[in-house]
Amino acid sequence: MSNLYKYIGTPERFRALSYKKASNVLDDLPNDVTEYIQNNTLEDLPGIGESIADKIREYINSGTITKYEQLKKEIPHELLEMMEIKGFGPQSIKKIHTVLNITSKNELMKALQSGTIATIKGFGKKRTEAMLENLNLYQQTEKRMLLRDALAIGESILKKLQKIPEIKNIELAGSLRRRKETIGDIDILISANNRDRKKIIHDFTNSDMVKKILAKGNTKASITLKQNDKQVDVRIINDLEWGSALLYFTGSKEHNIHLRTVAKEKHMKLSEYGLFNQISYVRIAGETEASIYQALGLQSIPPEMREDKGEIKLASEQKIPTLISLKDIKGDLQMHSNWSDGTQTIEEIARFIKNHFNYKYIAITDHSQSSRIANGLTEQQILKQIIEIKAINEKLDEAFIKTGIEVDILANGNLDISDEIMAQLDWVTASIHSGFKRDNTDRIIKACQNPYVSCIGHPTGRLIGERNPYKLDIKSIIETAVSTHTALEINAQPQRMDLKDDYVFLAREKAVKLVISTDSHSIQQLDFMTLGVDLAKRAWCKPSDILNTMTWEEIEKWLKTKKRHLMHEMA
DNA sequence: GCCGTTTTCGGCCCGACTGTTTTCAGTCG
Repeated sequence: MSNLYKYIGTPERFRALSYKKASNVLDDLPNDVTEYIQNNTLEDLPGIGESIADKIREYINSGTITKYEQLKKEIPHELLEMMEIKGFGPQSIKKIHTVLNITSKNELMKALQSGTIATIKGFGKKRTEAMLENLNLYQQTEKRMLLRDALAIGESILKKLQKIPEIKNIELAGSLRRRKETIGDIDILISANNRDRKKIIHDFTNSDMVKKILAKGNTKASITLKQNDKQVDVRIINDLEWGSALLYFTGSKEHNIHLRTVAKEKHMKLSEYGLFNQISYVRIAGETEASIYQALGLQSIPPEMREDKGEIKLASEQKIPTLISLKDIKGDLQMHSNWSDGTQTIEEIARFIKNHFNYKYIAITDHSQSSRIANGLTEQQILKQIIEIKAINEKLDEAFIKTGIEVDILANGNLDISDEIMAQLDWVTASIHSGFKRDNTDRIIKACQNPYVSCIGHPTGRLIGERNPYKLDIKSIIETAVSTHTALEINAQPQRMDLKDDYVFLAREKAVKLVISTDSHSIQQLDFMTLGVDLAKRAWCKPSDILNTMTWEEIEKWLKTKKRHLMHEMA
């Protein structure tokens, strides 16, 4: 409906804005919208007032919205889907529709190619050529990069550009700096003297990584990369603007808009060039991000939190938490050895970690028997592995390695390993590796109720860009995790990132204990921990929200509470 | 259509670029 109103244009542009905002809020809703209807709390949601609430209720009850159906009749809604494409704005589409009476995508494409559209007043040759190019680009570059890949690419580009001597300051910005789970394009901010800008742009656009130069001016340039066709945008500014520019180019868009509203209320004006007095235009702040937040009466907000999900209010109350960081992590509680589908021996893994990480403990969690492809362990093998780990620990002269398993949750919710065996292990992660097509809420709840299950592994089972999460009532899972003292995993494998940030956010609010683990299958993957920590930051997690920031003694205590609690209940 | 530690009416982020204008609308980030 927002798009339909955008099409109508000026008289309805604020209505369009309202619908867009409400749509964003609905998109991020933790619970099913019907719950808010039942509790009569729909109108309490930000951006949803009486009118939109009525329409939501109408849609839930009848499956349609009268107003929407009415609008659709007057407006070529098939064309409005093209508004996602660069150069296809609502007013352009409107003009094409009213002048040429075009109503479908196919007609529009034909008219573009034949040059008919270039005959409309306001549409020259250059513009229609750009539209065609953007259309092709849109069709081939829909896929986004995984955070891990984008970070690697971004950092290698930084390394290259840092060799340009005229660059004073350089940093990755955009969604990459906010550590979103997937990244569309890579934004880089540079500060330099005005006279050096041209040379920097020249060096950047002529470097060997460039496949195509999309735009090239005095302060900005865009290219596509040889290695994956992805876009890289570079902006150059001066030192005085560094903070305001970094703030602006880091986003999110919603966070920026909200900040600018705050500035306006305080009779200031915020742009990428700085924070100014609205009347005198005197510069108030801009050199650092912190100076701007401070001048707005706000606490500094970490990039990972900048999604306009309430962080600005929190900052105004000076309640931004100290987020978890990599150095808080005391151990990694899911990894695989060559006993199942991992690459290295247990001893190799343990020695590598002791040399390269500051961990106090690790858990070896090979697969259980029903994971045949992953060479899962039988109960006999698990007992043998316990003996081997004991021996290695003696060699290392400390109880560094904890015994564990990633036990399969079977189709009926039972576990693949008997309670007697699990009782002998230090740490049990239970995961689903089959039956992805059905609702798996019941299986996970049943697993949580087992006193020996410490944690649910990759709870939603998704593989980003490859496999959707299975159906799950996340709210029930979170409730069960709380009531049964079961931890939920933040699996830091780049294509998993499971639980995702929104769900971690919900779990944290309900005080679920979370475990960040790498699920490493080789020692090279142990570094994924940083991705998991970044995800936890996006969910506003403090160290105390994360179980593996605790000492092993504290974790043991926590595990015992669960056993005592559930045994008592069963008795 | 939504919202309110200046407001229940009158606002709704800010600036750059592009293509096409002859002073600006539309689009983008």
